[in-house]
Amino acid sequence: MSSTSDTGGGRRVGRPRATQRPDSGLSAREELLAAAAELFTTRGYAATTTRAVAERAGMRQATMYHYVAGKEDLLAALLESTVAPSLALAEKLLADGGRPAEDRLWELCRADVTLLCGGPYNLGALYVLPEVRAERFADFHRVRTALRSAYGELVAATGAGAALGADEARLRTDLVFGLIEGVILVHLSGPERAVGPFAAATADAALRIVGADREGRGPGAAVPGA
Amino acid sequence: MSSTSDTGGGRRVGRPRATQRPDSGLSAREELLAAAAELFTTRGYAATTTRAVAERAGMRQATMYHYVAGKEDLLAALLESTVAPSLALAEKLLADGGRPAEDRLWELCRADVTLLCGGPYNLGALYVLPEVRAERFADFHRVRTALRSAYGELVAATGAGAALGADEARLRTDLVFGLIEGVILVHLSGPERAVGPFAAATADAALRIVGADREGRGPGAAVPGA
DNA sequence: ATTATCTATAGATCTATAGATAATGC
DNA sequence: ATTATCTATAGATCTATAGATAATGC
Repeated sequence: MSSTSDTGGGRRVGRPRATQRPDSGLSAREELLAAAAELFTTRGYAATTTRAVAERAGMRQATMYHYVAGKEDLLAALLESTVAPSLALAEKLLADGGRPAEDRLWELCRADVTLLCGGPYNLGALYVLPEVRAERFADFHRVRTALRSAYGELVAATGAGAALGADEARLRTDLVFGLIEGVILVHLSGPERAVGPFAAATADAALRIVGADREGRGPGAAVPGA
Repeated sequence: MSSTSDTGGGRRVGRPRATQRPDSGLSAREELLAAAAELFTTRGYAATTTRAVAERAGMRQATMYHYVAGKEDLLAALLESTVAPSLALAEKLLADGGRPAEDRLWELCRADVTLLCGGPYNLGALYVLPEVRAERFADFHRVRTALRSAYGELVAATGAGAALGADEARLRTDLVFGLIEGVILVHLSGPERAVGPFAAATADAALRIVGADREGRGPGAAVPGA
């Protein structure tokens, strides 16, 4: 066990912190990430100072540099943590040729919406940050592009998708992808909605965009509430 | 004519600018807004300095304060310029009871996508800025909320919408609204696409989300390219 | 006289580093 | 000895204001 990452039972090595707090169970780096997630999404990335992040994580500003290289480091880690699980699921679903593409697409959509809206902060809003276009975040963009391709393959494997023609299929894939990430904005203005039914409804809507019919397929009702 | 806003034919009052440029035809305030639009969307709001905006508009940093109260002023003006024309159109369409709701909803969707993606900058991306939640931007939020209500009324007036039940209709309205604003993100990652067909395709997709069928109705083909 | 602009700058940050300090570990 | 943290701060901003300046207008 590395002493840096574990949260340690009793006494800890090193000078004690200036302001003690009850043990959160998170490592110092995790606390920094949680603090950054909250501050970046509520106050904005550029508007958040290293001091604000460190202080919220319970340490002094300079101490932060013991764990991360700087603000960009935190942002990159947060972005990848959002998109990586989606891609993992997408690849699992792509490999599972046994199930109808409609069902797999539906499941991917629902999982992504759950991920984007389910957490305590609206991390998806970070996607739009202009600073994210920088070369520094190329890794994140690669993963996101791969995720979009997975959507494209599932759409094409769909009955309706196969009938569409390449251009139209690409267009509908983009629209589905746009819908899924658009829930970020919906979620921004009404975060009180229950995530479960909302995610299912969004997945239904995605299939309607593709033109695929999935009456009663897969988990959950096709149109909950109707 | 106010001397501040017109671009003036010949000689202009006041000390000449340090660096002269060919007359753009825009007033000083408009040049500041254009500069802000570009810089806010490409580098980020908080990351853009007043100096950068002013310099890009062809004046020195301090001169900017002659025209605007500060950065927030610029952001508020940009946000309202994006959403105000949408609301104006929405109200016109709501009043026009003669046309089928499906057609009117389609037109509103297409117009909004055109507005969001048609300009030289991706102003829609500014919606997501955390700093926009501040009280300072309440006006913008009021207009945006009114726009969403207009979407809701059109959805409900639709044949499919009327059959849905209040909760489900509200949900689908939110999904449509999410799709429209989601194109901001789609546009971010592929700004090269032609806006016209894309806007029409998005409007088609919106009707599919609602459950409304509009084969061959209204302007343009229902499924361009198919 | 009026106007639009300029230069200069005070005051308030913010980041990242240097070096000191207070724990545990051996 | 090693580690995690602290305090202090140099250097680099950035915003908003004060006051000077160079045009036109009358």
